Amino acid sequence: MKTKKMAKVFKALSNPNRLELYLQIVKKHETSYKTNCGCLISDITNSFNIGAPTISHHLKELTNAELIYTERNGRYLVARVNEEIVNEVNELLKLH
Amino acid sequence: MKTKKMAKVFKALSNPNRLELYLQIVKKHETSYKTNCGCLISDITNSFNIGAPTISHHLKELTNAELIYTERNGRYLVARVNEEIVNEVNELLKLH
DNA sequence: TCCACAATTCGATAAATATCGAAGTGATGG
DNA sequence: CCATCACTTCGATATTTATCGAATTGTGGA
Repeated sequence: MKTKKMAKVFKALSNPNRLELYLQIVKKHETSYKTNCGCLISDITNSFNIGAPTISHHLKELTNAELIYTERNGRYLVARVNEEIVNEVNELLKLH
Repeated sequence: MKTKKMAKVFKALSNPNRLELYLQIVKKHETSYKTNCGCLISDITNSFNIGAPTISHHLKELTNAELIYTERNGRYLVARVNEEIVNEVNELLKLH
């Protein structure tokens, strides 16, 4: 069911810290568009006042909702936005 | 803070039943556009398999997130979409 | 090889949430 | 004015969730 999947996406964005995290990823995603280098999580982690385990948990939620996907790059983790699902959400919320 | 307000909106949409409820309201909102008669909650209540108290609770959440506003019309409750905030959400999620 | 660092997993806890049934409120039609 | 209908409030409960600190894993540099 589509509604359930979408509800999951919204749940992923429903925590202020997690939303902020997502927005940071989007921002990096956009500025690094040319270089295609994605978003280093360690950079973000330091700018949040929540612990690494919590960040890790939030990333898993975002990934689980398919809003982002992550990729290991050596020691580091890189996050990218799943544009497709974001467009689906926009479609769902669009008013006619 | 804007992020907090937006997170609240997403939380309001994060429960499958509540999201469905919201979508129904939007749908009725759109089809009754000409007549401007809004959405009768009692119509919706009957098409859901959750109890009236729960519907009431969900409506309060949606209202609290400012996604909708409600208005009493005699015995009945009418719900309308707050287009302004929905547009704000769309703006936030838009990818550039 | 070992250390330091990035991230994850684990276990715990306090807080929030979805849902229910029962009782309450307030308007309407008979 | 009373019964009914639409909705709300209350109190309870089971589940989910955000967050933490401690311990663990895995990678790369010295």
